[in-house]
Amino acid sequence: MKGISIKDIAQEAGVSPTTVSFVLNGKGKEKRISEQVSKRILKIAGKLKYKPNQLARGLRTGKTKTIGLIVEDIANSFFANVAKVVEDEADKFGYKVLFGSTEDNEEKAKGLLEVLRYRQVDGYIITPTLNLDKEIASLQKPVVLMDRYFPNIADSNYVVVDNFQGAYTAVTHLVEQGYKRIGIITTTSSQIQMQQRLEGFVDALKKHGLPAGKNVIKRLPFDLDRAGFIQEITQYLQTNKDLDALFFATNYLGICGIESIRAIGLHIGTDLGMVSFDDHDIFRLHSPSITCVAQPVEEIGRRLIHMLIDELEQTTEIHVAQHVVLSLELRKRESSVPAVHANV
Amino acid sequence: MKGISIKDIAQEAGVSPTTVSFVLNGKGKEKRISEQVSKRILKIAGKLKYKPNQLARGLRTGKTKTIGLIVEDIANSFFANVAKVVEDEADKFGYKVLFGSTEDNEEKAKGLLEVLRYRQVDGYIITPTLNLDKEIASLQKPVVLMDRYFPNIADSNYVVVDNFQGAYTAVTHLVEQGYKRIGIITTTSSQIQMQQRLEGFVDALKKHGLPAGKNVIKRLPFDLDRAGFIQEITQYLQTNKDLDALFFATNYLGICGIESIRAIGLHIGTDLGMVSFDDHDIFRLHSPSITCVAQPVEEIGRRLIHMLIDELEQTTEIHVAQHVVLSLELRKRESSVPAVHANV
DNA sequence: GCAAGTCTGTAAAACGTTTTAGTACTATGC
DNA sequence: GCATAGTACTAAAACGTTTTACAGACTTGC
Repeated sequence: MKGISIKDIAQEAGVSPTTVSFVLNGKGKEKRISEQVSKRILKIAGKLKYKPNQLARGLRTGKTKTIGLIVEDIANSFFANVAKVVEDEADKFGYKVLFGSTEDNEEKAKGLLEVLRYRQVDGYIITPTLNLDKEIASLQKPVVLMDRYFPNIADSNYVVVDNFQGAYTAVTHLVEQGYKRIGIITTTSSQIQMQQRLEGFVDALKKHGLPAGKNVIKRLPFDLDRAGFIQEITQYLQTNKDLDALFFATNYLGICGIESIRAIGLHIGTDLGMVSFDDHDIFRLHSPSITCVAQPVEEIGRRLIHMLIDELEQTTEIHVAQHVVLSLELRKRESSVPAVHANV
Repeated sequence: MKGISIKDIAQEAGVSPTTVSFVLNGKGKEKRISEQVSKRILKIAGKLKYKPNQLARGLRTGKTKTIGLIVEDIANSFFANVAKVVEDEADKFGYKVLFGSTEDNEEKAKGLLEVLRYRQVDGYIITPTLNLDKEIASLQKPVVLMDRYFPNIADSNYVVVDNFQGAYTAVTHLVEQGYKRIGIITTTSSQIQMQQRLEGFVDALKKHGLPAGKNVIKRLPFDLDRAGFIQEITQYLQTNKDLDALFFATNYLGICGIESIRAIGLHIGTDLGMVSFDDHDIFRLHSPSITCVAQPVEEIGRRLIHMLIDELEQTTEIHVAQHVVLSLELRKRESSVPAVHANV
């Protein structure tokens, strides 16, 4: 019932546990254990299918080979996809992943952080909520932020996308397609990534000499539920009938947008152009399909892990915060094709 | 830098570590530690923000308060949703979740199992791949299977859905809507859940006196990629033009089905009825929306955890395997509404 | 023949808990 | 005044590793 321990191997090989430990950790040469003994130990370990007890090892070394992944919502396709890549890559380095969803709720996030800390994870990948900066700063272990960061904290590592460029590209695309009165649906969240998307939207409009006043910007409380979003968007569309295209600042809003537009009876693309931030299976499959600026999910996941592992395994004391800002890719689809192409 | 340990508290309180441990574990009364000392210890622990080191505790007690969750693909919405519920519920009992995706690959699954085992997880929730029965049986810790099980192993716990009933309901619905020539798109997988769905399909057809021969059954190799599925389905449709409705055995196949049907230029519902096993955001949002038999994701997650915790915390030696088979819910949508309602 | 150096290995402490088996002291009964 | 019982606490072992400091046996050089 009990597992095989180093002692069992030591006994069978007729040596001390110390020797076994040295050999099994590849320090046989360094510690000058004879070739003969090393081979014997290795053979026995294999025969008994010895697996080191990670708890004991962790207790002694202070390393658990575990990382904590805190996302906003593991059931959301963006985060689920990132999580998958993260788990996969972490595995290659011998790390396992403990995860949790914050629902963008401060208290829940703090709770997760606390649990992960006293489980002694070696490092964290965090999608922060608002006001989480203090807690994160007090963590004492390497942290990499994702999706958003704290602009007032200089020395944090993060992997994010260029939200400004993404929004700018999306809106510019709408303009080039011939749309003239473009609105944005975003949230009231003050988080940096939402701010930047709004700035990109406004800048693109100004650049092209299009109206960018208050009434093309619709901010929705971010804690609404699905039905709430749909109702708000529907109402906004009905009171702003001059709009000929919309930019949605998240895929969640975009999905609600599809339903809202449908509810009103407009046809996406011809009646009302549409581009969403972030891709989703639905956008590809919807008819008409939905144009979007897509995040490089795979690369985000890979960069996150590599950055974290870098921090974890680095030996030097000097430390420079790493920032990675990835570009988004415009995926042109049918929702941004107006009825009459040449209505310049 | 180092964390606060029980010793620090002991020292500050002027008592032994043993006493501190007793009090902190709520055994103060039982071990007859005076009210006075107990309070002092609790106060100091609070002041120092003491958090027990889970590694040390786990090493001593053999319990890590961690469960291993092995799914087919965490990026798939069904599994992602279950994972979310599982994490949430586990948290309520003080457990954390380590996860991994098998991609339905035997070797990957075995690797995951091995890693989780030597990380000493207390129990497992597993979506098994083929031929994983031996490994699972040798686990020595409580296991609950999900989504599928091994019919030849009697004493395993599982939470699954009634695949037969789901398929039967779906097909019966199509029949009642007036469709006469109904086909199934499924995979060649010999896994139990796929078998049962096929049986439900065939039984429903026979019950209603409809043809259930070889040519209404299309089995696709389950290791095809997306494009492969679409090509196969398209081809099948083109060589079987007499079909007036299709039942898709998984949501993944259903999604590929939508694309295939669209590629051929048929209109879903009126030209070709459609019902899929398992819901998906896409089905709700697609136009026309897609009828499905939906799995009770929330309940699956909750049952899984509760069943596992039951096993973990039970004290008695007698053991009875628990089986839960949940029903699916038919969600009627537009894809199962034929052109002419009264063509009986 | 013996100090100094190499080889090959080991004893024991440490990581932070939990838990068993006590100890020392006081109160009680008779 | 002495056994018995209760009260309030503690010493030490144990979990399975890693790691530091050292030990014993040979070899070498002179």
